[in-house]
Amino acid sequence: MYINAIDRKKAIQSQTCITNDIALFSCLNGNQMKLIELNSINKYFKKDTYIYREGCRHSGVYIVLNGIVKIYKIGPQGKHSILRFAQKGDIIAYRSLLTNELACTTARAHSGDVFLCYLPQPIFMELLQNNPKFNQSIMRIMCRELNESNNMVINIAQTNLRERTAQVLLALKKEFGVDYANTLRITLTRADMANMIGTVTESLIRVLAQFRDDGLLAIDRKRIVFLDIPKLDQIANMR
Amino acid sequence: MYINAIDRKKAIQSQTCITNDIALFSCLNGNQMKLIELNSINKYFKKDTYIYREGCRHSGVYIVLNGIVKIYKIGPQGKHSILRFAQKGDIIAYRSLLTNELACTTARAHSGDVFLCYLPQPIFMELLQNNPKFNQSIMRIMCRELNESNNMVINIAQTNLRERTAQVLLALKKEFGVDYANTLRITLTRADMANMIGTVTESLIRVLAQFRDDGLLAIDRKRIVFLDIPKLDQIANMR
DNA sequence: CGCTAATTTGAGTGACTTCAAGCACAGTGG
DNA sequence: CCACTGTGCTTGAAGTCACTCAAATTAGCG
Repeated sequence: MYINAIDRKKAIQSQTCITNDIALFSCLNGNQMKLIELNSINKYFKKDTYIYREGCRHSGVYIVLNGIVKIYKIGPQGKHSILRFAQKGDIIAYRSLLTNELACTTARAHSGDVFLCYLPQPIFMELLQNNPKFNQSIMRIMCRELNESNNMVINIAQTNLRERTAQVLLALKKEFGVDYANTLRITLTRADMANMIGTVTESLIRVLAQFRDDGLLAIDRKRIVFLDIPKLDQIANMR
Repeated sequence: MYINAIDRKKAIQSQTCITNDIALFSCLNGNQMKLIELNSINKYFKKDTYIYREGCRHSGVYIVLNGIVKIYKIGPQGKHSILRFAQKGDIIAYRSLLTNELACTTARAHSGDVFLCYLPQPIFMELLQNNPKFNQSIMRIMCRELNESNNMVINIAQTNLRERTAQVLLALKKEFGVDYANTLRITLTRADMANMIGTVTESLIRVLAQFRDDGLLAIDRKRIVFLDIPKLDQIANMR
């Protein structure tokens, strides 16, 4: 496969192992830091490329250093359900590793310039077993994920499209923030957004148009600007 | 509150701490066994009584010794979504304990004669920190739960009622088994079953009636007999 | 090279269909 | 006798299909 100059540059950049400013690494001692320095591999992924696919076997975990990773499952008729977006500091692929199962999700670079730190299984296990703080952190991450997944279940089961749309907008705002003009910082296609809340593109578009007409949002293609957050909150949380 | 003779008897039975034949306890050493013997409390719950409610603060975890515990969340309009049924050997209430949050689910005795072993937080933490095998077991349990929750998301989001009904029947069969005559071992109201798959009682009843008419099930009130499992499998897994 | 032309991709709309929820009510058995 | 099961009917929310339009990407070509 051909690698051009820019990609090569990025690949070289990725060789520097950034273990500071990642919360998960803050509890490591000197030896453990060194262990990671020596045994981890930083990897670069172009936008939309696969990091791993459903059904493959993992030999380690990834920690997101930069960019946004989309994690989703593919349903019986090929429809995608987005489970979460992982960003800086998040760990991915740990579940199948711990249970020694095949990957049950697919991960893809959602943004450009995705840099991941790959930790081989033995290193990950070493940290898990010999660093109680690290162990605790992983447990807390799992708990949070479990909780979010449970909430997703009751949301899809019990709320209508309008509510879920308001919810996902606010959740994205909370997770990825807005700029000075209240514009959502993450860009998503309508299809992605629909796949986050268990609906189809057209239906989501209709609800967004409704929100626009009601003065809750301003929409210019992928730019989504929040105009009336209290009202969105109200739609998201009650009926 | 009045306690009759039978209940008292059951309460007394519950004083015996059964730490053997629970998989989670198999990795404990003598000291840890003793720690549990001295510090755990076995509790008895009558059918339909609350074990804990959404919003309360936990001070320990429970391990199911006998009976079936229903774990659910209550949605915005008071509708229940059943997340799982816990049975012998399963651990409940650990999530909120690990994250130090309020309970985000409600647990109730679904069957009669529910006996739980209550482990106070310090004991649980002690085991978690000082017994790697125990730690690993808990992690695996969390992974399994997370996986199941994720699957639930895509099921509710992407499959129709007919498929979900077939799926839940097979899942219940797998988890609770059938007797000599292929009758499902767990008894559920139609409302409970509906709440497992994000639908309402009437809709579920109609699908069950359809399965009955198609010769896949025999239904006599709460007795559900499997007649054509391959066909159910087919309905559950494809379209 | 640069500048259109052509193609692809995503956003958006309208018409139609359908699945399942909602409501009302009848039966039944523990 | 009341909670639970079951049925008929109606309605509506959301999915499906078919299409347009705009923007972005790629291809073609002087």
